[in-house]
Amino acid sequence: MRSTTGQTPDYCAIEVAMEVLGGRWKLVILKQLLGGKQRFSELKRAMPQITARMLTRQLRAMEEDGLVERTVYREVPPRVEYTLTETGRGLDEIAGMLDDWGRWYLATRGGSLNGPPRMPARTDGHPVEGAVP
Amino acid sequence: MRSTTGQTPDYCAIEVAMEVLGGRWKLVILKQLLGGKQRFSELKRAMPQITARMLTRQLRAMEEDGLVERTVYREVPPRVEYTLTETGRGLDEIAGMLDDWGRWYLATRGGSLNGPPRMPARTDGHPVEGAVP
DNA sequence: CGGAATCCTGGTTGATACTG
DNA sequence: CAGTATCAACCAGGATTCCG
Repeated sequence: MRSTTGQTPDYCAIEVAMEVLGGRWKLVILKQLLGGKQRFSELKRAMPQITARMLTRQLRAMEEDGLVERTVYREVPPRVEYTLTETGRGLDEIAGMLDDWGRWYLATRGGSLNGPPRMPARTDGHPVEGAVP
Repeated sequence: MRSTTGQTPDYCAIEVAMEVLGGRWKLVILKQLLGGKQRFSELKRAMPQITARMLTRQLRAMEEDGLVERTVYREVPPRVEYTLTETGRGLDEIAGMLDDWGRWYLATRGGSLNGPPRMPARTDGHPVEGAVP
């Protein structure tokens, strides 16, 4: 296991942030929860792409990381609500900036990442620049 | 199949940002490059943990995503320099915030992520709240 | 020097079915 | 409703070796 935790002198705090916030869903869930307390099914409905399994796992991880709080109501139809903790809410600004940046990026770059619709010849797009000074 | 790319109406821009910036290295590399133009070996030396393969891959991905620019000098000992593009430099603030947050998070949470020192009973920590309205 | 090619692993994600 | 269990696929990431 990779430290990121330990006293290795070679990590940078961004790695820590990415370990807590990284992955495909964490920040999306967080953004959802910025809208206020929500229950499992609401979150699920808000993010159709995520599977129940992943949603559970991410929420658990975020809970362990102190980002969300989980409240279980023992009712006949079970109810579980999720809220952001102070720590979680503190990510408001960062989430917002990433969201803005993502939107801006999409707009600038024409809505296509480097995924499936990969531009053919681009690897050697700008081949050689200049000679040595 | 994961879109994030397509015209699915259900993604949020954060996903885009995470797809471009996510992973373990991208932002670390970016942060390194914020210090100015550097060549491959310099980057490698600055991040001893990364393998040459990963560094190459990440740099290529970032290049394709328009974050870094790659300049090849055809010298006898080959030289390749990497710089941030405008787009890349535009991430300065976000990288800084994530870095700050990571540092703060480490400090607050005692320098340990969710790894080893896991709180035992917390799943049902506050077991039952109230009844249904 | 700055990679590319190849092989490999295990952690993460997903689909599906079942349960309290 | 809010999960859990199980199986399977995928891919980030790494080790090693070779190349211009």
